[in-house]
Formats: sequence, C-alpha cells, structure tokens
Amino acid sequence: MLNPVRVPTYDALVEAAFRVLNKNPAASLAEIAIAAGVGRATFHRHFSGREDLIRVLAFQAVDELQEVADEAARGAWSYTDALHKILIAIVPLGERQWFLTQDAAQNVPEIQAALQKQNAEFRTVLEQAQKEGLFPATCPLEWVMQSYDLLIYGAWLMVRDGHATPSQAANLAWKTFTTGIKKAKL
Amino acid sequence: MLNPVRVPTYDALVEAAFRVLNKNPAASLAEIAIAAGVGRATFHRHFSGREDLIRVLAFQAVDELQEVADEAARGAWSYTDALHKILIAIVPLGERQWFLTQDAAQNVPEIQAALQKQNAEFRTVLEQAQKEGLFPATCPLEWVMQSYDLLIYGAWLMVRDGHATPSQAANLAWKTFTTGIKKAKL
DNA sequence: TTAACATGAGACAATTATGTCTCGTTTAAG
DNA sequence: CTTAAACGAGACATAATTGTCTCATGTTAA
Repeated sequence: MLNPVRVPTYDALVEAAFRVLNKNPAASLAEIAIAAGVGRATFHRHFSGREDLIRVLAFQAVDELQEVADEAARGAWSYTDALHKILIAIVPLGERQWFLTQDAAQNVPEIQAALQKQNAEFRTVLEQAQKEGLFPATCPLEWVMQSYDLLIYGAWLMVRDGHATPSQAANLAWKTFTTGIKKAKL
Repeated sequence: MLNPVRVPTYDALVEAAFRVLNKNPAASLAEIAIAAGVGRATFHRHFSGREDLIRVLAFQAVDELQEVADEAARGAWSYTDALHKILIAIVPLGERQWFLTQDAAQNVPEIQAALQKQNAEFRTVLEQAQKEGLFPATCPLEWVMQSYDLLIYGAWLMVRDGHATPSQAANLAWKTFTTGIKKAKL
C-alpha cells in the first residue's frame, strides 16, 4: 500500500472494503471503489491490488481488536469479567473479527501467525475463567471459543440490522453465552 | 441445469461446490470442478454457469433442510422439544444452512421467498416455545433466531474440524443455547 | 461385440476483472 | 494568486475466468 496520507479517501476505501467484502467476499475491486465513492483508478493509488487490500484490512483488524481487547481487559477484576468486558468492547468491531475468520485473511501468512498468538493468549484466559467456574472442565475449549466468537458476530449482526443497540446486543450475547437464552433479555 | 441422470458426477459436483464455496465464496468454477475430481467441461455439462449452480445448491439446501426439520419435529412433544430435535437434525447440514445465509443464495429471488416462508414458520414455533418458557418475552425473536442459527453453524464447524461428533456438537450447542456455557459439556 | 453415452483433455473465443496511463478538474496549502 | 497533490473519468493493455467445441477414451447395457 501507499502512504495513507490522504486520510478521508483511504479510510473510506478501507471501511467500504470491510463492509462490501463482509457482505460479498467475491466482490470486485470496482464494486469496492464505487461503494467508497471513489474512482477505480483512485483505488489503485492506495492499494496495488486485491492481495494488498486484504493484507491491509487484516492487519488493521488485528490491531484494532488487540487494542480494544487489551483496553477492555485492563479494568477487569477476574478472568470471567475480562471476557465480559472484551465481548462488550468487540461487538462494535464484529465486522473486523469476522473478516479475520474468512479464507481471504487466513491466507495471509503473517496474519496466521498473529492469530495463532492471539488465540493462545485467549486460550489461557479461558482456562483461568474455567477455574473460576465459567464453564465445566469437560466442555471443550474449542467450543467455548467458537460460541464466544459466533455470539459476538451475531450481536454485531443485530446492531447492523437495527434490531438492537450495541450495548443491548452485547448484553444479549453475554447472557446467552453464560446462562443461556432463558436469561437473555433487553 | 441438465437432467441429473448421471448421479455420481452430479452429486460430486454439488458436494464439492458446497464445500469449496463455504470455504471460499470467491472460488472459480475451475476450482470447484477440480475439487469434485472432474474436468471443467464436465461441469458445464451439468450446470450452465455459476448462477445456475448457485440456484441448484440453494434449492437443494432448502429442500434438505425442510425435509430434515419436518421429520425431526414430527416426534416432538412440545415446541421446545421440536427446536431441540430440529437442532440435532440440522447440525450435520450446517453447511447447507450456512450457504443459504450467504449473499450468493440470498440473491436468488425464489430462494428469498422460500426463506421468508420458512422464517415465518420458524417464528411461530419460537413464539410458542416462548410461551413454554424457553426464553423471556422481552428477548427479541431476532436474537433467538440469530443465536440458534449461529450455534448450529458453530456445532457444524466443531464436527468439520474433528473436535466433536455430530451428537456431541449438537448437545453442546443445545446446552449453550438453553442454559449457557456453564452447563455445556461433552 | 456393438452402440449409446458420459467423460477428460485441450483448443478456442468471449467476457470480465485487473492494472496502468493520460488529462483536465478540484482542493488545499503557501 | 500560485502551485502541488489528489482525484475522476476514460482509454487502453493484460490477465483471469468463463463458455463452447471437438475428439479420443472408457464404461455400460443391449
């Protein structure tokens, strides 16, 4: 990518790319440029091509998520509370988190490594939360991670579709995650 | 599409398409053909092109899901039990269910209509289950549907990645859905 | 064995996506 | 006002995907 000096256009492209690629991962670069309200040539003034774009999106997603999660976990008084605060903080970034689970992002080698690292960290947090009684030791960690991530994505969809505010959606997701749908309410 | 007389090749193409497009929605038709172990020309002997393929996949997904869900609900003694039995039955078809939520399938007009119909049916079942106490009246139906669908997809991923058997994964998903991760175990 | 049929491989053209360039216009800083 | 940088529009060339066709091969049923 080029130097992102011209913020507005560059950011518009990045935002449009997240949005369009989330809706349709097969979207053409022209569609992304149009969605950003810029010309096709301008796209190539910022990104050398699809691969470059994907890399930028992936790195930005990793950074944003890491920062937000770190900040959220800072004030937590337990591992379970950290998971709660992280969930609340990440719901608005559900698009980013989802993008990283897609094939396009997974094929960026450095991203694979970064995700594996974040994954390992998250796993240790989960292990501590398990000792705190958040879930039984017989529940596979993979399932805990899977359902945690998917419920965050679901909460983000609720917000996107106007069915809930970010805080309402996060609350529904956390309640469902911890105590099931029976205790979930707005 | 042509008449699916020659079952093996046709089915191999359909299965490969579900699998490949689930992993990478931007996959080329050539990739799908290769994944099915057939030549590119043979693909075009069964499907006129991408659009045709998507239509066939979508219709098949709708039919399979409808049949499996109907059959599962038949022996249910309550609406809540129906949701439980449907979940168990659909987890192995998670790929199909997921495909229908993607942009490609959503752009098929007849599929939109069929999904809206299934959606309305499902909504009435949920309303009855709510009266049975499965979840509070203040919990948005959209969230119940969203989390139900996503947990099914998550369960399917657990099976796909070898982290659980279909019945284990379905059990984890149902427990998480109803009573939260705290009660989820293998 | 023979005939009908599906297939694989490869050639080919058409279509679509992508990458580059130019030029005239707009914008913002000096 | 002047100038430099970013931009939009559009032309253009290249690359990738897609759709069609032919022919040789293998399979199956009569």
